[in-house]
Amino acid sequence: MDRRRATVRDLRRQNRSGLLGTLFFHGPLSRAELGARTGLSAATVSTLTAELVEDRLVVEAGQVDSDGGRPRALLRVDPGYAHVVGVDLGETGARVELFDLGLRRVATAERPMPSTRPDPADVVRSVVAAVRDLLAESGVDDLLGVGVGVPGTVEDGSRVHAQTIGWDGVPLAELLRAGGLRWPLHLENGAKTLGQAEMWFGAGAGAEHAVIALLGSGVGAMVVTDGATYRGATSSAGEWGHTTLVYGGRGCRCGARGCLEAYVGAEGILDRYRRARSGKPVPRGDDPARLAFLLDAAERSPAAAAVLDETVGYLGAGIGNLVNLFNPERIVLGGWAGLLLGARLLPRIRAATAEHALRHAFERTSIELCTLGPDAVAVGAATLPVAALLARGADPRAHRAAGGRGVLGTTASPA
Amino acid sequence: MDRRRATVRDLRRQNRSGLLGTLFFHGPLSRAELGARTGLSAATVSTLTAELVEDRLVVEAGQVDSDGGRPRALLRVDPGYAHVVGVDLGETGARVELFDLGLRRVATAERPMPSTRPDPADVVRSVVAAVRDLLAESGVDDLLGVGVGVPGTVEDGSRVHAQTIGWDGVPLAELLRAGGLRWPLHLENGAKTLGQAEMWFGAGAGAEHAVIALLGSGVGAMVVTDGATYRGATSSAGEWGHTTLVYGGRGCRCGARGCLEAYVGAEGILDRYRRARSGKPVPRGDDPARLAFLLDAAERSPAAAAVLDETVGYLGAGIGNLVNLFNPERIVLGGWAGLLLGARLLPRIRAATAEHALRHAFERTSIELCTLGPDAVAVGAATLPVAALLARGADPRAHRAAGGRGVLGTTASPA
DNA sequence: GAGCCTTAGTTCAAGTCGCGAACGAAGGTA
DNA sequence: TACCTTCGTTCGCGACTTGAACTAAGGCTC
Repeated sequence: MDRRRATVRDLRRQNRSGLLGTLFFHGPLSRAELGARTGLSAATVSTLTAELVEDRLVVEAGQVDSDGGRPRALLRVDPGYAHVVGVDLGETGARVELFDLGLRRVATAERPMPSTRPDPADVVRSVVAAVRDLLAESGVDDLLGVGVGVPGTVEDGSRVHAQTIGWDGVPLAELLRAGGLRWPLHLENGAKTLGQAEMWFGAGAGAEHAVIALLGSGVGAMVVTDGATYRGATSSAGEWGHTTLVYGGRGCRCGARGCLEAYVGAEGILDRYRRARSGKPVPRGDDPARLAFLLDAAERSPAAAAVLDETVGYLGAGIGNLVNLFNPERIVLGGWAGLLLGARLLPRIRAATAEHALRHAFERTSIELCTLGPDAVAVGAATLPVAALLARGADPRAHRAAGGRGVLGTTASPA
Repeated sequence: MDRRRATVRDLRRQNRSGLLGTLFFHGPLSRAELGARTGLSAATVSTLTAELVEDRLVVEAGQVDSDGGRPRALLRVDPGYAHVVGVDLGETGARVELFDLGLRRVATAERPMPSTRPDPADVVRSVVAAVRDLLAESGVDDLLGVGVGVPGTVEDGSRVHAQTIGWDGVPLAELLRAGGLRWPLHLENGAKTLGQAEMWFGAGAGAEHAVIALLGSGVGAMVVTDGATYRGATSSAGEWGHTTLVYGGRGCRCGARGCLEAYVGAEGILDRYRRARSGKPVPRGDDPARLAFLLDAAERSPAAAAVLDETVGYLGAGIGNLVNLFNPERIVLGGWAGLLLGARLLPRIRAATAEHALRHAFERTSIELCTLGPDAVAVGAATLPVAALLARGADPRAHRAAGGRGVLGTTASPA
């Protein structure tokens, strides 16, 4: 099979999709503004919007005076048209959230993981029950779809490989469906859904080429090219954390040596700090608390300052690699560790990147921090069913055709 | 501007483009086979091919018996429909080649560079004269377009930055046009055009996600995602050679430390060999000869073997980074140094890559050698006007609309 | 306040397009 | 010679976008 054929109806769907998308991301807009933005003629905008209004996807939203002519009638996507659920399946617990179509949070539920290596069946039961609770509590009885961010990679949109919780090839989509989730399911790596959220509503908004670089215990990246998430041949692209940065260097939990993650992942940073203190443990609490301690200590402790200096250098080189390879217009640093570091060190990280990236590309790249915080995995997951709706132009006939399989690889950013 | 609108005529062009593309890459084919491959109905294939035949782009190419039915009439793109010129603007000389539409070489001319830091005006004069000579000698009087591979980066499809020959922002496209090249011009980095040639006719053929990794004096990569060349925000993506592999390591000509190029670029390898021989110069000739000497010496000299061992390790780590970040289905190793190394060391390079890449992605990636040799830059450059023709579906009306500007970012591989 | 201007949005005829069905073409086979 | 199989073409149909004409709804001027 070479190419998709294009029929005259695909045209309609494509234009409907474009219209709906601009309305979603830039609305409210008048019909005239819609025409200007999409390039469609006034006639087409008129018939298409009439159709969307009849389908209850779009509603009128007030009027705006024009300079001495007929006032503009504003249109916007009706947030109440449908609801979506986003699930953040993390290593310590599941967060299940209900959103309206505008991705405003309606209700939230949290469920702890039954163990550190949980039985998929238990997790599925817990998540399905949480979804039911949310729907009952909010009086919502139908969903557009359910997006799930998982702590690992997703194969064929269905099977989950997540080393840290001991899942290897768990057919999560089927299990959730069998458990009673009868709506379209969209599975995706949690870091990628977090990145998706940043692309839609955070620091990545408007960028066509961006890399969301996430630092937590692990290190990963989500690459957006031409406005679409870059997945590679088997959806495992963006494993930035396990690129070699220090050939022959520190051992990494992946088995290799010198991975970026071993240096700028939270555990790597704290371990280097521990060694700098000659083995004395880093005091107090969990990893985030310890990293914060390190950042504070740097003001008075040369050892701590040196560890941070090194970290900035490593991170600059790692980000420089992203700049050189992907030539993005924007790099967005996030993850809980990334945000802690970035809050204090961003200017120095930028300077370190400049030392390692090629001048031309670096000068055209901005480096910023995530704006949504680490809890955005669930929103990001919830964007997936919405993205699918926008991509198919909310054509009711295309709904069944998609058959519950997610439409991936589309609309990573409001273009 | 959000999206391009789609009119009913774009439909036609799109389908025409698809048909022409499958015919170009997979022809000759019968109309029935075309329908099966493109998904178009027999009726549409019939009218579209009739149009293409009338436009003289497509010709009949014999018949094939079918099992007791009407024989298939085969169609193929007419190689004589148009000609294209590919220019390989290298550091030591320019190679100008004339091709037919099937990219069979018709004539060749070579011109040495006037100096190591040539005046753009001289180069332009020389290239334009060579093009005229080729046309006169072959009796060709019109061209579909001219593709130029340059030893540097291209900004906005027009300005060339090439450090090694001292060009910084040379408006090459305008100069060539002013010099008398009145056909559509397509400028592109030479490594990328070489990669393009491999994607169309070499080891990359058929791959949707691939990385062409090129080792010469310098080191670069061309990334193909979803069948299209990945350029990034400002067309400088793929600078693999200047990613940091050995943090704080050897100095690189780019000014940074520890770049991959400083270790696996030919100069880097030879310099390491020289040091291993305690400063004794590596004997005989130019760099390719020296590298070949090193490869031979490895069979008896432990010092040479050690240098190669290290090289394999560094290269494995570098390729592993490509695997982890891009998750390609295929990595194609080329460039003169890459081919020399690969010819003897490919199995070991694969093994070294396995040590650094994540298992999942590595197992789904094949690592192969370029099959076209280092002279394919000119063919690759010549693919650019052809790709533009295929992309616009050879619609005569779209010809003027493109206005001589190349249609880039399309059709990197026969999908 | 009547008439006119400006801007927003709708309706309609016209021109395209792809597709399914019917049909013609071209060979083999009984 | 009649029939079958496969390939390719023709034609009517429904669907699509668009420009132009037209209606809607306000401000402005005299």
